[in-house]
Amino acid sequence: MKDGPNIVGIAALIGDHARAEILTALTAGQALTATELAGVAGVTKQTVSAHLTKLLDARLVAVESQGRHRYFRLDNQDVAQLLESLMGVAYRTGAVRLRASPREPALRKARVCYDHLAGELGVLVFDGLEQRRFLRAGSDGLRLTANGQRFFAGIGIDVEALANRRRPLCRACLDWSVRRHHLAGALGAALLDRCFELGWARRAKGSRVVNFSPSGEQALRERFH
Amino acid sequence: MKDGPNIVGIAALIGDHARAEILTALTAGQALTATELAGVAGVTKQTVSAHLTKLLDARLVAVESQGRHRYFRLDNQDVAQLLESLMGVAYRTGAVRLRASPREPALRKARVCYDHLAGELGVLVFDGLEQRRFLRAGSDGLRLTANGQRFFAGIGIDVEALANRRRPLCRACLDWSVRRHHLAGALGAALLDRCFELGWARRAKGSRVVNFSPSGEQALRERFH
DNA sequence: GCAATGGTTCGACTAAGATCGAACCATGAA
DNA sequence: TTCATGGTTCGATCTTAGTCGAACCATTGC
Repeated sequence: MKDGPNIVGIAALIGDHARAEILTALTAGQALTATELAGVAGVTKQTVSAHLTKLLDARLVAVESQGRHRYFRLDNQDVAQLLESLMGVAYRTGAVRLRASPREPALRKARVCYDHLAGELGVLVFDGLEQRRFLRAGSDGLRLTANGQRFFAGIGIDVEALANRRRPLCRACLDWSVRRHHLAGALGAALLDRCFELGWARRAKGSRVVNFSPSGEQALRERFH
Repeated sequence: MKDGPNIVGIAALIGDHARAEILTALTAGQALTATELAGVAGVTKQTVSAHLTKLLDARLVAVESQGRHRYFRLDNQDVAQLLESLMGVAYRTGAVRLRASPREPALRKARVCYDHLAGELGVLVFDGLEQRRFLRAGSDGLRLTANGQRFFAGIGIDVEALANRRRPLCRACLDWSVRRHHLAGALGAALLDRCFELGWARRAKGSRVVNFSPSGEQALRERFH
């Protein structure tokens, strides 16, 4: 018994209303200040401050100071993926919110997951890449084929530049709403950025929702389907 | 704010010492009785009973009654995968147990994850299958190629029989210790069973550890590497 | 029938920790 | 310097829930 990593601490951290709100808010990918987080969590700033030190100690979130502001964000992709896992189980076991948000359908269609695209459109992208054989399962995750690299160059993404970073280029992230994979990693992040740059989509303020314009959605579907 | 599934309840359930012990114990795949679980959790049976009703309500565990015994197990693969995710984050952030178990190396080498093989050897199997192109990334997870099917027939696994079940045949499960994928799903379960049948390995009593005999390990390596 | 064993229910105790008021520190602007 | 704002620290309060003792129910075996 008592083998393996100790999961209690981390689960207990997530298992508090205020902290869970904080973490889900940060899943949208934008770094937020303590007072903003106090707003979304519905507690005072003293309380949120205490929570944030705990989350920092556990390395679930990271912080960057700018002047008198401190911007908090999720520490890394693993944390985001863990939260998505939790949402998956919560969703499946019917632990939906009592007051189901009217935003729910939009959220399931397209949302930000840390820094990449999730939801039905995110899964559509991933499926498209697989069907055209642009992704290969490599020994440590996913690899982009040469054809895939050309494809991304075609929509203005320089894969070479991304590949040199420390961060893995491609990664599969399990989508809680659709229960399928979507594209994460540096490439996933770059793609979402590009969607914004091209005017295909805009992010809804203060939410994870990504709003695609009709023409933007069509453009995405055409390329990836 | 307050979008998406409500993760607090589930995280809070896992974020308790006794319940976390219960769940990790069940990750070994064997169904256990309430009194056995009281033992591993280090609490009395009244307490464990209260915990189990909560876990049942949340559908994290399931139960089967046999006479006056009630056998508890994880409700499904998703829960096991969530726990592995948690272990991954816990492991990475250094939340190892204070008294690191002497079993830890064995655990990292080969262990049971719900009902399939995890750890270094589990990852080795997955890598081997990928390198020989026996697995293809399909639109909803992994697909076994015809060659792959023949390969598994060669070690005595009837893939046809497995494929007819409701459960997905192949699935990739992220390994907390190696941070790579290993094979889950019906095929993963069948493979682990077959390892036991062939005498390649035996499960350590009361632990997730899988002990491969030297010849068994060699046999596995030969076929999958 | 009567023990013995596996599990549950109830009630009471206790400890952990989430919360806030108030005071305090730090940065930036006027 | 002075004020306003972002954030932290401290102390006190209060609720939640994990825990066990004791009693109870259910099944098996003798």
